[in-house]
Amino acid sequence: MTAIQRATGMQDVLPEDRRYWDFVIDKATDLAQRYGFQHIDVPIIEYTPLFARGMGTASDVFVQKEMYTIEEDDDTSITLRPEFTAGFVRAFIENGMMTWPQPVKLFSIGPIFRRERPQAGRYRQHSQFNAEILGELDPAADLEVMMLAMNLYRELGYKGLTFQLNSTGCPTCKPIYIQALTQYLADQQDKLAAIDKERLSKNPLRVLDSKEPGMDKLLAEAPHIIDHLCADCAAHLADLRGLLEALDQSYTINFRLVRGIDYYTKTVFEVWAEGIGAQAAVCGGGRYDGLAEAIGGPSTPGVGFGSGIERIILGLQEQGIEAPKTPQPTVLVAHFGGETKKTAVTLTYQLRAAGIGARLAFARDKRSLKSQMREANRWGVRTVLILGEDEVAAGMVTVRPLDGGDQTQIPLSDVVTKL
RNA sequence: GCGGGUGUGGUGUAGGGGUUAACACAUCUGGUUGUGGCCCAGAAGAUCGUGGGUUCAAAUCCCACCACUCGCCCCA
Repeated sequence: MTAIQRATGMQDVLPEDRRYWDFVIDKATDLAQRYGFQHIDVPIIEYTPLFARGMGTASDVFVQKEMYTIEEDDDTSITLRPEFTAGFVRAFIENGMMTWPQPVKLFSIGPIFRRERPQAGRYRQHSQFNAEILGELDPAADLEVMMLAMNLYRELGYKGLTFQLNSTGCPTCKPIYIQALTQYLADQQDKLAAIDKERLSKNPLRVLDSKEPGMDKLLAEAPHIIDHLCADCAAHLADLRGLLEALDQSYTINFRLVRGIDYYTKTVFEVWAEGIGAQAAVCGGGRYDGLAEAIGGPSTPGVGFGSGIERIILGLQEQGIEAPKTPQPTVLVAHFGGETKKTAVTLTYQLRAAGIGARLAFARDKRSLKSQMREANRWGVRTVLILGEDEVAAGMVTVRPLDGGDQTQIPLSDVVTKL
């Protein structure tokens, strides 16, 4: 653990990868705005209780263990955000967004922090694209966030995309389902692995995403929540499915996709893509009609999704999708030190001011033209502008194309317009 | 928290008890006057992850730790 080493789970984004970030962020921003979502930024730090919420369930306790929490001298506790949604909802309440035209559609892009063991595409600091619709119960809102997610990956060039869809019910019907599931699993207890027995006692819904062998068959015959939804939740799902079908958007009902905490309601979805290590999901989202109340605000329905930028990029690279190249200066200004350096510096800034990308050859004293030409080649510029004593004396500049064209001399004053 | 894999110049690798730790790429300089790529020559760059142990001798064998990585747990 030396001072000159990245902290665990942190990443440097080097220039050659950074272009993928611009590609993804630009696309996400463009698309979200096309859908009528407004860009917002919320703080990276919030008071801990905003994220701590309900407490009590097994996953909540775990959640707290994986948060970066700082206890301050004045007894307040703050936490690096482990997700976006809570901050959005807090901002909605605190800024009186209930008085804005409803619903409020927001998106943001930025880092979140989770103190977990890193794996492929999962880092302790990672960035998310998050989009949420607050204040709307219409399943068309669910559709909207789903399609925003799906079309993001499509427009980025992803292949092999599928929707995984389910409903997690609501406080009316979910407990009844959990009871039915628990009953079924308890009856089959001798067939469960140790880890699943533990899940059964702590958080039965989690048994549904068990990876233990034999569970596919066992769970296929288990009660499915879709058969236990109350009338309201069933109608919501039916409506959403009808809208997806109207768009000719295929989806797979995945009865193993659920959420264990009460404020998650109705729609749950993921987008899966081929590749990317153990996790197929490139995004997860759903409805949380109980969250605003859970953090002490007025009841406000919400639906949204989050998608990790690093994982999107990993997927792009695995699928062989190229991000656009970063623009590079097309000109290098070479000189021989002394007065020629002054002229070169002046010219370089004139070019830049005129919108032409230009590099200045650096040299404390004089430097061989060969070396400067090599540098030009290495950077891949198209043209070298040479300012030697002769040129400066004559008020000219030598224009040396690197692509095989003829070398010419033009007046210094014409360079900006002739390039 | 648990399990597998891996740690040798900036990067990728070779070397698996013996004296100057090798190679490729990258970097820098030069190949006569002010002209790139290819080529040639040279230079710089490594406490062989860290600490301990075995041995006359450890990059190499043993132990521990650390880091990275893949997966599990969990996934808000």
